[in-house]
Amino acid sequence: MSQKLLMIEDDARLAAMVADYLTQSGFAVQLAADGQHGLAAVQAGAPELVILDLMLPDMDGLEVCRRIRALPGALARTPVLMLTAKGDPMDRIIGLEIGADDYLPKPFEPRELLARIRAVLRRHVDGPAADHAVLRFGSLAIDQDARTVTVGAQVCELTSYQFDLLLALAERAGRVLTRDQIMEAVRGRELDAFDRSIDVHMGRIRAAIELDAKNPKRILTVRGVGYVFARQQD
Amino acid sequence: MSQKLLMIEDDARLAAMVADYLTQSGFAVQLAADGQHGLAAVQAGAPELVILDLMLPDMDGLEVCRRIRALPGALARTPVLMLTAKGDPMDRIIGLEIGADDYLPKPFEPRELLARIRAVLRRHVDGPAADHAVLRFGSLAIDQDARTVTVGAQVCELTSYQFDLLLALAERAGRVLTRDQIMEAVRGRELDAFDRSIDVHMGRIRAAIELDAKNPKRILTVRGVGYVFARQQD
DNA sequence: ACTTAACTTTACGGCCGCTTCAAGCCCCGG
DNA sequence: CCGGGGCTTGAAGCGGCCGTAAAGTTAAGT
Repeated sequence: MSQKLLMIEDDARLAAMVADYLTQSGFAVQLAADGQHGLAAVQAGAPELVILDLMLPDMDGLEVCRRIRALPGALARTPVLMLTAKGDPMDRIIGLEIGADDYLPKPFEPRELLARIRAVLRRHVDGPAADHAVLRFGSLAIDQDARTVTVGAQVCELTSYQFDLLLALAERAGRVLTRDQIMEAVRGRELDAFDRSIDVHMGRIRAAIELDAKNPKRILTVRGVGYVFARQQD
Repeated sequence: MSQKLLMIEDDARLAAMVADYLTQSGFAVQLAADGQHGLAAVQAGAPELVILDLMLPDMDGLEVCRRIRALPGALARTPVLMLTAKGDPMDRIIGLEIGADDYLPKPFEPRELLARIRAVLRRHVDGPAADHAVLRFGSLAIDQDARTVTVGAQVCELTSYQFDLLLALAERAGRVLTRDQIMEAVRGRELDAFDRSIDVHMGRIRAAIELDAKNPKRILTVRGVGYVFARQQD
């Protein structure tokens, strides 16, 4: 499972040395001598990470970085580690502006480059992989961390309270809950008789998450008892 | 895989607070109240890192550090993070000369201590690579090392505290955080009810990083709950 | 089919929470 | 000891959202 790296660097001697070192460290290294070939290689090879020299014969490293970010799909998020010239006090600022994930001033120790490559890769997999608690019911998804609800790609506009109500139902999907139970679950207190507020909220939630609010498929009414969140839907 | 830390600090109250914070951050923390017990604990426990107060009742922190470096075998290379008293410019030089891996002037934010502990540990395992760790969200970039934030090419003026608040949100992008959680993450202590200071700071941060502070796209308010840092932006 | 009970829908008033502004305070540097 | 920057606190303003009420609709029972 050696990971594929692409190094875009015009100094052939340096490139060879680094490539050799990284290969021995367990990476598969591909080389490109200028921006043109580099971009082509990114698209062709979909490397896990790009090591990009700021100074290139044909185009600026910043430009290459920008174009990588403009590539379609997941390629645009390819991590970029920029190699900058030495001694420029602007290095840090540059690092932020150019859209690189990290930057390393030349000259550098191969060992340090390796450490940073690993750090960037670690961040890259840890980031989106930080999965959160999502309840799914067909095309409906309830994200408990973001407190958002989506139907397909559509984000539903729900207030906090409405979200809590929906969550209370969805957590007990398939089970009929009385209004008192719902109120108890969400607010921890009782509901005085003939309080219609729950009903009103169900209407609002339906308007937000049901395709046809007149024929609800997700939040069902159980006359005389309460409401159920349908287990099967879509 | 929680890593073991040793804190040598005579101020029991401070030690308890910090230990609590670090424990919650996933470390196993051991305490020692003076140099004697500290050195003994290093030899007995072989901690991954030592947090060492410069001012100790029995012997100087520098002396403790020297003796750690004189221990046999791998113990001598135990990373040391020195806590120095307020604002003595000599502290840094002395601390680093004597063989500390990093130093932190009191008083400090728990968050900053945590960041430095991680940086030192990272350096220790990965070699001498300072990890720049740039968080990116569209055109917004947060450099954890330089502690600077940029939007496009524009550098945002943020105070240290504001930076920490933003970072706390950004690290958990897409997750709604209550004001208490935010305060806990940044300062390691609770927020008394009806404290509006977080709100005020959010306003300031928005003014700094949002294109239109009236219609925030990055720091979103979740009414009745707290704030979210938007995962997708630009 | 009529009656009645229960649910849905709409409209709106009022409250609560967020924002913003202003002033106070604390800490640090001169 | 004084000045300034920045965190905190308080108050005023505003908007969003909940709950109520009242009318409309559906379902069940006779």
